[in-house]
Amino acid sequence: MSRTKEPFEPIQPGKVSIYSCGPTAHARMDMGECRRFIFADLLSRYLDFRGYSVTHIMNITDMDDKTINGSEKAGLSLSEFTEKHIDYFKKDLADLNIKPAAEYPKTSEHIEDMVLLAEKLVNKGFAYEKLRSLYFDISRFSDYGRLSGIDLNKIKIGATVDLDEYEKDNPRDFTLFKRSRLSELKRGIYVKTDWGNVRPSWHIQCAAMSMKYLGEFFDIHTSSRALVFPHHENEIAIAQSLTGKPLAKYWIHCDQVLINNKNINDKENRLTLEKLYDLGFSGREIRYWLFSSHYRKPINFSVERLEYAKHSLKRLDICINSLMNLKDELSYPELDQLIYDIKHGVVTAMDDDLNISAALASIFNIIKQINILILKKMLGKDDASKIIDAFRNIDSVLGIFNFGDEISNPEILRLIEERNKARAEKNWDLADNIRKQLISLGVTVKDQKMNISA
RNA sequence: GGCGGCAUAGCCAAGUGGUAAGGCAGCGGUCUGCAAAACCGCUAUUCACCAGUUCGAAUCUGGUUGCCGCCUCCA
Repeated sequence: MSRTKEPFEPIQPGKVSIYSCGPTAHARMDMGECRRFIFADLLSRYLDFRGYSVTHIMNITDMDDKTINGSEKAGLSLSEFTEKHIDYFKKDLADLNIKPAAEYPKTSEHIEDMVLLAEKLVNKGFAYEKLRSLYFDISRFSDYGRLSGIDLNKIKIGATVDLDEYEKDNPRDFTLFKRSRLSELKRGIYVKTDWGNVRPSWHIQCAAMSMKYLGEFFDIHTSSRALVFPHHENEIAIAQSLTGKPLAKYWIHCDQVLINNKNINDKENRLTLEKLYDLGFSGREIRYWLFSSHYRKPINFSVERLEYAKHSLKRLDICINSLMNLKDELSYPELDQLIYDIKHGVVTAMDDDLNISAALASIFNIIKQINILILKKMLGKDDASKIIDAFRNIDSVLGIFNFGDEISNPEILRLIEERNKARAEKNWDLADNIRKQLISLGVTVKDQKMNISA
C-alpha cells in the first residue's frame, strides 16, 4: 500500500495468505494472464521455500460479459462453456509448471457470499440501488485512489464507458450488481435479490471470494498492473468500508506483456498460449521467458526472445546432464562452498524484491564454474549428485530445471550405439548421418567423451 | 486533460551514491575426423538528453525528449 519496496512481514508469523486475480473462463489464456499466473506462482513458491506456510487462492470468473457472450455464441450453456475453458486453464497451468493454488473458487458458486457482502454495504449506506442495479457510492469512501494514486476529481469521466447505459448517481460510482438482461434472464443467468434480478460485477466477485477464503484482511494480493485501477481500488473500497482495512497488507503487481512496445488487446492479435505452442515453444520455455525479467517491468514478445530462453535452458540442461554422467570416484575439496553458493546466490537475489535476473545470473555463474571443474576432471560422481540436489532445491522455486531421466528410448540408444561403432571404425559419413538423425530426435550429441544427452 | 510507469552494448537484462552482473549474438583461440558442447581471450570511458548537488552520479534534484499503461459495466 505504500507504493514502495518494503520488507515483508506477515500478519501472522510464519503464515502467508495470497490472493491472485485468476482467469476469466472464456478463452485460452493469453500472455498477460500467463505472466500474472507465473508471477504469482514464483512468489508463492519462494515464500514457501523461505519457510512460510503459504495459502494461495486464485479465483475463476465464470459469470461475466465475456463468458455469457462466449457461451451464447458457442451455443452452450454457461457452465458447459466455462467448464471447457477451466479444463484448458488447469492443463495450461500444468504445462507451465505452475503449482496449483489451494483453491480456485468460482464466481458462480459464491454468489450468495457476494449478496451478503453487498447487503452489508447497503446497510452501512455505502451502496444504493437504482433501476434494479446496485452501485457503490464512492463519495462515502474518502480513501479512494490511495493504491493507484489517482485523483477522482481529475479523471476523464466516461473515457471508456458509455455512461448513457447506466443510471448512477455519480458517474464515478462503480457497479456491485448489474441487472440481468432479458436474454440472460431467459437463460437463468441471474440471482434474485431485494434489488432485482442481477448478476455480480467483477469487483464484488474478487472482494467476496478473497475475504471468504482468506479473511477480511490478508497478506498479499497479486495481479497485474493493468488491473490496479479501477478493479483493485474498488475491491479495497468494498472491503475497507466494511472492515476498516484495505483487504490486503501488500499489493504486488506484475507488468504487462507487449508486442513491439504495444499492448495489443484486440482479438485478432491476442497472443495466446496456443499460438506459442504452434510456433514450437514449450510451456517450460514460455515459463522461463516470462519470469526471467523483473516482474515490475514490461516484457516484449518476439520469437527471437523465446529462442534465447530456449538456448539458456539448453545451457542448464547440458550442464546438469554432464553432472549426471560423471563416473569418477573423486571428491572436490571445496564442494561445500560451491553448494552453499548455489542456494545463497538465489536467496540473496530473491530476497530483494524477487530479483530474478540476479538469481539467474548467479546460477549461470555457478554453471560456468561447474563446467570448468568438469573439464579439469575435479568433480566426482558423489559431488555431482550433491550438486544436483542443491539445484533440485532451488528448482522448487524456479521450476525450470530438467533433471531428465537417463535416455530410455531404445531407438535412440540403438542409434547412439551404432554411431559410436561407426566412429570407432572411422566411418565418418555414417556417423554424421546418425548424428543428424539424433539431432532431429531432439538429442544433443556431445562427443569427446562420447556423452549423450537428451 | 489526469494518474502511474519506463529509457543501460547489436539484442535481452541486473545494478538506486564508490567507479558498468549475467545471458544471447559476434570475433580470435583451445579441443574435435568434422561439427556440436565446453573452456580461454576480446567486445559500453559509458547508462535518452540538458543543467545542478557531491571528493565521487547510471544511481540524488530540476528540466527536456521519446515510449508504454490506465481513466470506473472487458475481466
